[in-house]
Amino acid sequence: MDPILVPADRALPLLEPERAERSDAAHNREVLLRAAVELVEERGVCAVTMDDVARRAGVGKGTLFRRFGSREGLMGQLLDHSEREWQAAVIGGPPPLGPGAPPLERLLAFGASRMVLNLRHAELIEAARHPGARSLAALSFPTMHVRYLLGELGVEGDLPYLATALVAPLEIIVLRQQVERENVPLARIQAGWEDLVHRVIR
Amino acid sequence: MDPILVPADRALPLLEPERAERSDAAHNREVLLRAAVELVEERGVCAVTMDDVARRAGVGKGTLFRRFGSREGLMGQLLDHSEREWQAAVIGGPPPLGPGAPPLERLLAFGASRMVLNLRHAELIEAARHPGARSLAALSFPTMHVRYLLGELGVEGDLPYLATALVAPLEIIVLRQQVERENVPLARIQAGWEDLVHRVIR
DNA sequence: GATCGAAACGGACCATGGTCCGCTTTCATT
DNA sequence: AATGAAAGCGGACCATGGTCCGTTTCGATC
Repeated sequence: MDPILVPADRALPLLEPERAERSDAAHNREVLLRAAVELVEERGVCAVTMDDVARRAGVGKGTLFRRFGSREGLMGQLLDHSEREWQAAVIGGPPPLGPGAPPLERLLAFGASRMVLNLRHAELIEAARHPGARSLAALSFPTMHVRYLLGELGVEGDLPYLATALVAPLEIIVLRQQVERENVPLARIQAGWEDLVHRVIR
Repeated sequence: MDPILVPADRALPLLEPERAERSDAAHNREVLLRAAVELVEERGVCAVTMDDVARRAGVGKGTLFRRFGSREGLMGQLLDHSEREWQAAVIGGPPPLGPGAPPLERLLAFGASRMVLNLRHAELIEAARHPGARSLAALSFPTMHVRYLLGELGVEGDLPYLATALVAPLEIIVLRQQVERENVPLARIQAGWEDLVHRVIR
């Protein structure tokens, strides 16, 4: 707090108050996001180019890249919206996904829900696969949540690892292999995951 | 065999004897692969462009793409070499990875080995991630093998699913998150996986 | 409201993955 | 050896992600 103890030019960048966005920048971000959402809905992720988005939004390409860094960054932002909604449902929504149900029920609801979510956003998730991005929001949260529920269940062992191991089979890359290549019906995947949970928690 | 019973134009494409490669084509494939291996060793996967490979090999870019289809296809071929070696070690190498050791030991050796292999080839694997490719060689074989070992162990349940679930935490995408983002030491990941195995097989 | 530095803009430009198509090579047949 | 057609070749060309930098806009300060 004290400017003498923590002068602005010495503070860690991550801890700085992050100067507010300029109004034109904020406006363009909105316009660009809206354009991207529309285009993705119209033609699907794969058929949308960055030039398309910039043109539809009526801004220069440079602006688009300045705001989102890369195509992956943009897609990551699109994901983030539904991801946040889902997280909110997990943290504070109605049971059994949200709090109120016993931990095991919550855990099973979590798996089923995450599975469906990942399959629904498969294209977007793969388009957003960025080296370094979306790790906080997307890969970490599910693991943290499972870790928490395992704790509630009184499971013993390396909970962070067990959580990772339970979340791993829900990753799209694994789900796609099962659904598209091996034609495993969703119900069986779901049943398999529930069985896995029971074995892991003993 | 009999041309009257199986005339060439009626046989299923996949079952045809696959006319041998022309000599110039075979030569170029070799030259291209060698060039690719060299360049990847020299500078790493990310710093090698398709033009680089074609130039080093002394052939046109069109030829390169004709042979391997895409960058991902080329990288997939590079992977395939070490992948085959590893598969051979699993199928027929010395125990405990190969046959001869009791199933549980083999399974644990499999996990440790696969983990290290995936981490070593992380860059290549991600560069080869092709929609549809490498599914037979890379994602299927480990799962099949684990499924077989689970059978040997007398595990009950949906073995294909359990195998998938055990292989999933060994995928690079998961390993990278743990190693690079969360700084989990390899030994702990290995111990975690072993514990997971014990829980799954009961 | 005039001033001014920082932030943002935009589109020309670059790099690289991938395609196309006219020319060349191979090789089975004669 | 000559021949012909299928396979292969190569590099110009295209599409798209990403960068650069001169110009414009914002908004804090006076």
